[in-house]
Amino acid sequence: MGRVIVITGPTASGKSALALELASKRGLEIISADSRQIYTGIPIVSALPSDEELASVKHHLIDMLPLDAYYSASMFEEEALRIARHQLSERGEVIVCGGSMMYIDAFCYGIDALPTIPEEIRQATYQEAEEKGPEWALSTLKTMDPAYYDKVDRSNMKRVIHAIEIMRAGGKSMTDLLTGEKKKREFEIDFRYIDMPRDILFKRINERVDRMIEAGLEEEARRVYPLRGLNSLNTVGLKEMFAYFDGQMDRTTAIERIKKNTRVYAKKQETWHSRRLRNMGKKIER
RNA sequence: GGGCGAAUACCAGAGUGGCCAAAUGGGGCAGACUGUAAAUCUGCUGGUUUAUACCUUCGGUGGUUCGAAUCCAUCUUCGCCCA
Repeated sequence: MGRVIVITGPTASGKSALALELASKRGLEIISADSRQIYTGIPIVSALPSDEELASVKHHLIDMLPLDAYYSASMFEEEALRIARHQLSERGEVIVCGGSMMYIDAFCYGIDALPTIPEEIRQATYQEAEEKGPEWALSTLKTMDPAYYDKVDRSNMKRVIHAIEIMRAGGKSMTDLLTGEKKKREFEIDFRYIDMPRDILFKRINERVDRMIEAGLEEEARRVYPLRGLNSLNTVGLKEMFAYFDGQMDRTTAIERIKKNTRVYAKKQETWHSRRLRNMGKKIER
């Protein structure tokens, strides 16, 4: 039993501030649902809470993984759930706060179990796809798992290849593994999405990017630049800086691009949420 | 005052007689998404409720032509060069 307060919304909408306020008022802890804050070494770009904030309220799943660590929505589900349950038994309430929509959904509704792909299979599959091209990947998937072949976005190679990897790793197909079932949690979920007019949100984004620059985003990016191939660094705010370091754009342009890409990211979060609402609406109608 | 060049959709920029509502990129908008998700992918972007359809567009005006963003004349603006 107990209640989980889920706070989410587009980037720069003020989720963390709200969570922090609520947490300190009620003496709760915060589980972060953020695919970038979970890593160490990129506090500025990921808008990690300040030291004072971290000292005043206990945060979980934050600043804890090396940049080259593999992490996923399902790992998040498992860990966040474990912490949440512990918190619920201790205090009866806990806050989950973050903008990684897939993590939020994994926490609230669960995600089907898929085998974790061994690194050898991953690399071999990507290499094979690289050499033989998308036609190979598509026809391979078509013979392995025709139902999923029909269903996937076939121009999204990452997904096509993943389905092949899954097959190779565990022998079962995506079609077998994906149930689409939504798990029912034993606790109450108080879902709060921070909605905000586009123009206000965009203004906040621009201001926040300026603050990141002042806080030393460039230096942070320089520090991790040698590792730039890592997924954890394929992040708005860093990739543009890397492009600047590589001479592909000047500093001012890079900063503008960060603002623009952050706006695009916020829009994607909004789209995700409106789809979520639509799905919820459908369920209610039934 | 003279010479040359340029004017294209939100921006940049292709197109130099029909296949042009007009390449491409940027920007904008919308969307997909059950596994590195701040990732990855898709669609739209002159108007007309649908469109293999029609209408209005390529600085202005007037021509040539069956047909013009494309050719001619002229005007305007901008850039460069000579005075």
